[in-house]
Amino acid sequence: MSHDAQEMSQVLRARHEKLATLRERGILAFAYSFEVTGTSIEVVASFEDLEKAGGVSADGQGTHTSLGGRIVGWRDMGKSAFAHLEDRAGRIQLYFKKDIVGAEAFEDLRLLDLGDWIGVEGTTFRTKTGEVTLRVRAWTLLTKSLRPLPFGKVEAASETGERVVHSGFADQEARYRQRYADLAVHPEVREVFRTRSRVVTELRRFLDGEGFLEVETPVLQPMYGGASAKPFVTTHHALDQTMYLRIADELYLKRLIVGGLDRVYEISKDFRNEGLSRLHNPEFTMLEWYQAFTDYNAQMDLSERMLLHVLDRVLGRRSLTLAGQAIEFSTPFPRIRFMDAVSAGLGTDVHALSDRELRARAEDLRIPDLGGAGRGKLLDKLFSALVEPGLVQPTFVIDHPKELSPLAKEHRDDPRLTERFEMYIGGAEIFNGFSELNDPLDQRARFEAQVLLKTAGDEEAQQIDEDYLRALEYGMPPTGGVGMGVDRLVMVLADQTSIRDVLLFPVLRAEE
RNA sequence: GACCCGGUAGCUCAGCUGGUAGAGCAACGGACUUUUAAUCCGUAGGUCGUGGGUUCGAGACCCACCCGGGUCACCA
Repeated sequence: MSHDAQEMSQVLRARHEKLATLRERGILAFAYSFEVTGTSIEVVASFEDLEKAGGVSADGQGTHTSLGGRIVGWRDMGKSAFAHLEDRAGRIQLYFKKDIVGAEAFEDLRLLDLGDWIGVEGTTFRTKTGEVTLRVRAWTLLTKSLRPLPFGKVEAASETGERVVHSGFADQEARYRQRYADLAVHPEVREVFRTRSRVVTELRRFLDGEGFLEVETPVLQPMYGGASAKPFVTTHHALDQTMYLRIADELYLKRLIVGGLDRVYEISKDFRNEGLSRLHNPEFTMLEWYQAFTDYNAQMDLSERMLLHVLDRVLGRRSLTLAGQAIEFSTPFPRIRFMDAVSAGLGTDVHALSDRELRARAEDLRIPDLGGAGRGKLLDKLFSALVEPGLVQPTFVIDHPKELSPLAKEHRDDPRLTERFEMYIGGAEIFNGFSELNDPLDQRARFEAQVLLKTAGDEEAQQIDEDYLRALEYGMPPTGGVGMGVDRLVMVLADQTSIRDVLLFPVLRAEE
C-alpha cells in the first residue's frame, strides 16, 4: 500500500481491505489473461435466435459461454445475486447462485465491488422478468478496482416511463480530466468516439478511392505558414534553432504537388496558440487535400461527395439533428457569394463602400475590437456578425475578398476577389478550399502585403516563405485544395456542441 | 483578458432574514436462492475552496485570492 491508511477515505480503505483479504485467500487480484468466447451482445442475440429456433433445453438453458467485463451493477439477494457485466459491446445480466458456484466461491463474491473486472462462464437463460441472463457456473477476478468509479443511476420516470439517467459524474471538468472514468461510466461517450473513429476511417476510404496518396509532412517546422494564426514556439537544442509547431499543412502539401505527387492528403494535428472556445482547441485535427488540374468548383463538388459518403457510411442517412435543429444534406448545397451575403446583411452594396464607410458600419453594429483592422478584416468581421450565425443548413460561401486569402488564386472574373469557398454547417465553418495560387510572382506580392499587415500590428499575418516561392517557380500545375476541420465534422455527426466533447483529452489548465 | 454563475460527505444537491452541518445515492455490518433504481434493519462518513474581516455567534454577511463553468473577446 503506497498510501498511509489513515489518510485514505473510508471508501478507498474498504477496497484496500478487500484486496488484502483476497490475497490472504490466495486469490489473484490482477490476473494475467482470460479467454472469452464472445461479447455480451452476441451472447444475448444468439440466445434469442436459439429461442426462435426452439433450441433451448427443457430447463431453459442456452449455450455455454465465457465473457469478460466490468461489474456495473450488483443486487445481492442472500444466497443468490444478480449483477450486470459491461464489455466493449454492451451489458448482460449475471446470475450467481450459491448452489451452482459453490459455497466458497459464493462467499468470495463479497470481496467484489462495482468497477472490478471479472471473467465468467456459464449458460444463458431467461429470467422470470424476461431478461436474457448468464447463469454463472464459475467466475474469476481479473482486476480489482481500488477506486470507486462514479456510476450513476438509471430509472424509469414515474409519469412518462422514460429512462432518466442520474449521472454520478456530472462535473464537466472532472470528466475531461479523468476521461478514463467518464468513458467507463458513460457508454454514450464511448459511442461518440467510436463515431469519430468511423468518420476518420471513411474520410480516408473516400480519398483513397479517389486516387489520393496519404502523406506525412513535418509537425516541427523552422518556419510556419499556410494559415493566419499564432504558433507555439519551441527550441531544438542540438541545432540551437527556434522551431514552430505547424499551424497548417498547406505549404508543404503544395510543394508535393510541385514534385509531381498530384493528389495528396494528410490528416494532421495542427496547433494554434489561441484562446479556447466551443469551436477551438489549441491542438486540433485537420484534413487537407490537394488535387492537380482542378479548381475550386471541382473541389466543392468533391467536398459534397465526401460529406455524403461519410454520412451514408457512418450514419446511414442524409439528415441529422444538431443542437436541436434539423439539418438536411441535399446536394448541390446553396452557393452564396461572400460579398453578396455581407451586402444583404448590411442592406447596401459593400463593393461601393470605402474602407472608412465600412468601418463606420461595423461600429454602428457595435462590433468590438476593430482596432487597426484593414478592409479584409472589416469585411470578415461583418460577415461573422451578420451572416455566419444564419448558415445552419449546409451552405457554400464563395469568392472571398483577396485581402482575406493570401494563398488563393485571383478570381478569373474579378481581381478584387479570390476563387475560394467555405462550407458552413450549423453556423460553423467546416470546409475551406480554393483554386490554389500558383503564380509565384503574385504569391510574392501577396506575402509582401501580409508583411505590411504584420508591421501594422496584425500578429496573425503571414511571413514570406522563400523556399515555398522557389517551389512555385519550378511550376505548380493548376490545383484545387481543401482544408477540413475533422473535430468540427465529428461534432456534426455526433450531435455535440463543444469541440471538447469530441476530443478524448481536450486542453485544460494544468492541475494544481 | 472582461462579465455572469458556481465551489457544502465518494457522487448529486439542500441548508430561510446569521443561532450546535442535512438528504438521496454510493460505502460498511445484518436479513433475503429469479432480482433489475431490488427491498428491509443498522453503522460510519464533513479543514462547508483558501485567507482575512464584521459579530456574543458565520456554510450564510463583507474584502481579497484560488479553482471551475458559461458568455464575450482573441481565433479563416
